[in-house]
Amino acid sequence: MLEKKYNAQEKENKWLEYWKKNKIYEFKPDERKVFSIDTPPPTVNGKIHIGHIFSYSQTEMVARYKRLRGYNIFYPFGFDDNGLPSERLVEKEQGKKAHEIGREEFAKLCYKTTDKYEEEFQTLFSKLGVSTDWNIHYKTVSPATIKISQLSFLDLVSKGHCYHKESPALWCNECLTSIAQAELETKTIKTTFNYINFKTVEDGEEFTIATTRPELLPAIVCVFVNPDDEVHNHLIGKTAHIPVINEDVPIMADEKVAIDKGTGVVMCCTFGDQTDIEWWKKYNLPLKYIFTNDGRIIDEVPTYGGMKIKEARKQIIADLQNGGYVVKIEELEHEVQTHERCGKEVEYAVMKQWFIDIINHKADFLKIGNEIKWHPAHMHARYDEWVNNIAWDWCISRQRYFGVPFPVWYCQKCGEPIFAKKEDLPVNPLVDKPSIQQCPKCQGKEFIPENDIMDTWATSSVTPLINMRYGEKENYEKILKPMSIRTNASDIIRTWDFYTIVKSFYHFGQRPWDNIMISGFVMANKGEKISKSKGNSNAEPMQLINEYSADVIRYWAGSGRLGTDISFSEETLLRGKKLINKIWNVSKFIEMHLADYEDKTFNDFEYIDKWILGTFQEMEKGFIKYLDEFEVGLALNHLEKFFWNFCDNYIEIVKHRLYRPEEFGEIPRYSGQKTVYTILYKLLQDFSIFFPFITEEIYQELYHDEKSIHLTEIKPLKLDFAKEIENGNDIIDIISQARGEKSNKNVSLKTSIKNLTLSLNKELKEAIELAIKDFKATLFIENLNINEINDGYTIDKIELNLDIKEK
RNA sequence: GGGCGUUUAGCUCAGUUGGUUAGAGCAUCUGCCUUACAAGCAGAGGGUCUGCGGUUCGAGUCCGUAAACGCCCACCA
Repeated sequence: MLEKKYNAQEKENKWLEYWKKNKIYEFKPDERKVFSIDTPPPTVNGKIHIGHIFSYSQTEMVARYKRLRGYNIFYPFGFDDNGLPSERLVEKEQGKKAHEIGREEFAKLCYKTTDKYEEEFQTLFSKLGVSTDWNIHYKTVSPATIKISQLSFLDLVSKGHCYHKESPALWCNECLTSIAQAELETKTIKTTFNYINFKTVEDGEEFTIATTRPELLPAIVCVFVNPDDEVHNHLIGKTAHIPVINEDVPIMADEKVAIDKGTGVVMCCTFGDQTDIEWWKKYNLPLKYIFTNDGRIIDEVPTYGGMKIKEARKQIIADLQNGGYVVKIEELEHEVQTHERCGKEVEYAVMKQWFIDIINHKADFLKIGNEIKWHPAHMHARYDEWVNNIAWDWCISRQRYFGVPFPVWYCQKCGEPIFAKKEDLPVNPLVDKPSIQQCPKCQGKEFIPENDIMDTWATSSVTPLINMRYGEKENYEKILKPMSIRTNASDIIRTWDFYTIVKSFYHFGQRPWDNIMISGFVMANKGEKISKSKGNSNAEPMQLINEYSADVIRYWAGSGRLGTDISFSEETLLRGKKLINKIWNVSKFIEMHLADYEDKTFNDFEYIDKWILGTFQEMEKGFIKYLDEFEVGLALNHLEKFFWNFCDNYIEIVKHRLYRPEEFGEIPRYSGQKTVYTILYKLLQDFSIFFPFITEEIYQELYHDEKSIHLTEIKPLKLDFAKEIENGNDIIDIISQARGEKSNKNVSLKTSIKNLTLSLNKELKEAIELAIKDFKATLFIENLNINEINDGYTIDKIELNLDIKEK
């Protein structure tokens, strides 16, 4: 028997245990088709916020839907614990920088810290009812993952897509590492635009250059003006004298200079920004790099050597002012590129880095993008836009400690890279030795290990390979190439999605997944993204689960359309709470009337029963259509609408028949029983996608034909009740109007109707006559008169029996 | 500056391929303790579907255009 009140906290824990014990979500290859999900391994860097709950729940619902459609679900869970995010977390918790702690000790702390958070993550996601198979979970720093990541690297090297080169790379002098274009975040900052007077060496003519970065004056290698700039083009070919620094550089022409920006005269440094780098390459300019890796001016620069970048900026401005070279200083707000992990402005550094060639294969990546079905479709445009605008090859080396090491040593004598053998992986070049004794190029016998580690994304981008156990004898390559679906939020299309496509293309020449499902964001306030750094979310997932139950949280998470931002709403939670309560109550009611029920073949359904069965069938069609597009929110909305109709209209009609067989007959009662039995079963299945706990509780109590409702299969009805649906809806409308009359008279719905006169078209008249007992009982009708008309229907007369009102 | 999205009731959102009087929840108001449910039930009020123009017998829905808001990118000399 279902209890009077549903105790969510108690039941949810009970079913969690049960699912775990009975391995309900275990993945085992069998004859069924596999539906595989490439879920984002969350970055283990602190707390899970409501945004995680939102997007992971949506993926989870897709898994449950496909399971109910008979697929064998491959649904692993990963933790992204390697790389910079983990390092920063540890640095924050320890209050010390990595280099102060020491490489080995620091790595230990990273493992310890990420383990701790992973446990918390796992507990929370479990409590939420995530139907993942925890046996196939992975971590991005485990030996198995490191091996695959290194294997991927070696494969790309052997195919010529990965190269080691001294080249300018984006550099973060807070994190002391190079970074990739995708890790940039634009930020608006306040700075000054400084107008500085220069002179030509030849004739002492003054001209002005406006710059936001006067500290780069010692790095100037030349000055550019646009050849079409009538005011300045006579300067071309002359020599500019740099004030304060006292050096001379050539004045050159380039069309890229914007005549109307600043003064129209530009100083070119190596490296101030991307244009500088372009010019450096185009005109083969000398290299004059003046920053140290930790953000100071190099000692070789007179006066300013050793100063921090910002200090030097101040000092140079002061010196320029003293010399009378400053024309004016404007306050300026502009956008700068910052490192998304720390928020500090990025610089450029020149050193040997490992790059993956992406510039030369844009067309291939676009082609793969076209082969994948995007949900919602418009997210595809974001991907294409990103690919089209890529300006740099993907720099995958990071000058950090905690991550996947490169399986590489260098010959001390000639610098030739020596790669590890595939069968020796995973290797740590700092500890392990290369398998060869001497350099194949110069016969040198001493080797230097690669100190750098790989970018986090270099590993995250191989999650499909991790899932398929790439390189292992026993693997899932056959069933996971490609995987069925990738799911993530829109912010990492340019990183995770793109890089995964890059890797998949280079390794296998094919798409990594058939589908990609992009979720939106949870907004804290209107137009404000929830983020850990802002701390603007007061919705604590664990607290919410305890207060409302996982099913209710899932109701909120499952609302809304794919790719659309939603805001956290207490109101939606309340609505979910009411819905779940209703499911419980109607199940109790149905259980009550099924005490003597035996399921057997039966075709003699009452008219109203045909109506609701047909209506359900139609609803489920739409429900399935939405879910096949992965629109879980719209599917739920659709289902919910039917469910309230079922409760408020159908149950109100059928209850009389169920309660009083002596009045209605045993067969009509059985018809009602069979109908509620059938529909509740199907409703529970459909709802189980969203509410795995309460549906399991009711299913186990009432049906129990499988070990779990989550192992049942949705089998759509195949009835032909189109007429009954149409006329049934009209009957409901008439009932509703009659109830309205009672409401308007401020009387109870139990008030009987002394006389009701209806005018109905022929078809509807016949329908009501077939459902006459139900119809009369529902409205408490004493006398009913029906006239036949050609079209439509009207209530001609309704006379309430008000005598029994008082009591 | 480029790409994409959003704009529907006081609030939060649905509205399949263009087709009767545009829907739901919350809020407001009026009633009803009806043998599952008062965490409920039955009703009522509330909308020039962001503006303008077009296609069509017919537009919330299609096309063009403008605005506001949001996301991503670029510019950053």
